[in-house]
Amino acid sequence: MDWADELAQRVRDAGPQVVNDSKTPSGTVHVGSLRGPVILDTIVRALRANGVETTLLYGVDDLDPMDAQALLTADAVETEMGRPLAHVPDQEDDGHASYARHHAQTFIDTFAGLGIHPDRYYWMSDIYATGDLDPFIGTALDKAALVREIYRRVANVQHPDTWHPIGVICPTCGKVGTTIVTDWNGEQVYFECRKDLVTWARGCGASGWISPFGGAAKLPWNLEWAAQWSLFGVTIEPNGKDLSTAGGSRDRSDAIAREVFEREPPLNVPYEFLNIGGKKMSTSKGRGAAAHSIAEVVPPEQLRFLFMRHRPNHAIDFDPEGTDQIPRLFDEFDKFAAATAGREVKGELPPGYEATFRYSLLDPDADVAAEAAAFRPAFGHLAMLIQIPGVDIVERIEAEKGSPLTDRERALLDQRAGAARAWLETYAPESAKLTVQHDAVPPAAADLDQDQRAFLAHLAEAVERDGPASGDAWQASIFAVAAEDDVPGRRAFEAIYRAFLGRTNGPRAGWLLASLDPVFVRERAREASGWTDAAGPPGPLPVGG
RNA sequence: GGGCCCGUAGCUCAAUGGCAGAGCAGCUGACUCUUAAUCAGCGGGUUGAAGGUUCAAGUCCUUCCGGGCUCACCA
Repeated sequence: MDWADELAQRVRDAGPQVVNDSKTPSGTVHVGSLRGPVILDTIVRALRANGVETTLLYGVDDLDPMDAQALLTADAVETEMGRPLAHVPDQEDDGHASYARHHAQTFIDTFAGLGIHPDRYYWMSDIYATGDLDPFIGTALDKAALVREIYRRVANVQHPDTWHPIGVICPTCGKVGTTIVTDWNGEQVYFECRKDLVTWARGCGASGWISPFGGAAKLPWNLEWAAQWSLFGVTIEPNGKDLSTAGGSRDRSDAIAREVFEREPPLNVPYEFLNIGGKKMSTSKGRGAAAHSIAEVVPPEQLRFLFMRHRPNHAIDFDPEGTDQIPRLFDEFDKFAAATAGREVKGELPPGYEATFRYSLLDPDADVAAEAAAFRPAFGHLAMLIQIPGVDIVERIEAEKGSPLTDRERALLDQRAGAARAWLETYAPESAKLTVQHDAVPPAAADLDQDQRAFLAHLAEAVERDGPASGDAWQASIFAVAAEDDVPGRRAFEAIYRAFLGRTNGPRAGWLLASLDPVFVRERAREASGWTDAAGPPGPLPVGG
């Protein structure tokens, strides 16, 4: 994870930095779209860690037109489509002043949950209203011909010769997506609210001269962006590759910044996206469910870790469905933590692992050493433990740690156990799930060797004789019978797993058996052994299911 | 069509231009109490292909092949 620190080194002597990003509050936030904010936050933390005075700004583009019909109630479509999001009523009755406020709150909360805390959120509806953007609006209109030329040259977009770079909010119907400005006299613009300018919204037909200042009109996106850079003195602004492509939005805004507003644009940090199983994350293509529920299975620190451990321009392919990628993600995280705490770890560590761990932490001011040293149970192990009935997880984990858990460790355990439960319900492969085969002897029991069958038969006897009740007692019985039969412990346990779970390995067997009905255990052990009576030779093994 | 990313062990990925590596999986072995743990060991490669630069190329340049994303209306 040298990338953020390298970036910080590069701008170290360039004075205070202003890092900016913005988002249109138009709908829900999916996991893939969180890479940008995490990168943004990581850059800010790296800058500050390198002694660079840094401000993080986050813009809410709430004057953008409403264009998502699906998120409106049926009777609101006609009146609301094309109006600024800030003017659209909240479609849910939960106390927000507008549609924009509602959805902005969603992503502000999401960011906070990821430990991302901008110094300031600014709302474009407020910024326009103050008149701060008026000088930029004036300049853009004065240089309309140049703006048209830039669009043509940089992006091959051909606007009519009368086109002016401003979107009036129609004084009659309140829509901004339906208006076009065709003239400018230095004080007012001539606008038309056209019925058919765009297919997704219908204008009212109004037209006339109007002042574009003080919040009455909005700059088109590329100009608004460049104006923000000048207004706030932005020096760094990362973009997803959808904007960073050649001739794309960023190129246009860069050119407008230089040529229209005459300021060098901020440093760009283009970043790739998060793909799910090699494919784009998309609700419409059936991958949305996967994308959405990832956040429930991957806690914030692991999600930050997932996004930042690769360079921003490296596409991340995450394929949690039926794989062990989520357990691995936890394992990697734990390895970075262990190494940061100075413990020996297996395998290699990438350069900058300590910074990766530090920047993954939710709290930017966390005690890194304490966090690194905190005891974290292995995810896979935990996923198994929570499937065994009657196991006191905290007790078990404390036994493994060798001392009581701290409050923090207890919280980490609870979070991780919750994630493990969610994982088992959603993505976990069958091989991670433990199911006691109550109905019939599993097919895997057919491969039991004679010594294992004898062991099971003798275990059944021991059950009848001793009636072990606790996990410890069961464990003792297992070892006692195995020793008596001269069966290696490993083979004895395998026999139990095959007979009860239909697999060759499993959780601590004593605890597993203790959670089951003793009669069932006895009968199943005897059945799987193939011994028709305790002393007799093995017969054919009735394998079912 | 333009742009970006990727292609290295079965899988996921590392390697300031300097002896191709790790994790996981696999295999072998150890273990009378964490048995999906722990420990020891083993195998595994024409680094997508072809050229070029270099004392030296997985790495830099050129051209291909393959996969993926993205843009070309708006934001």
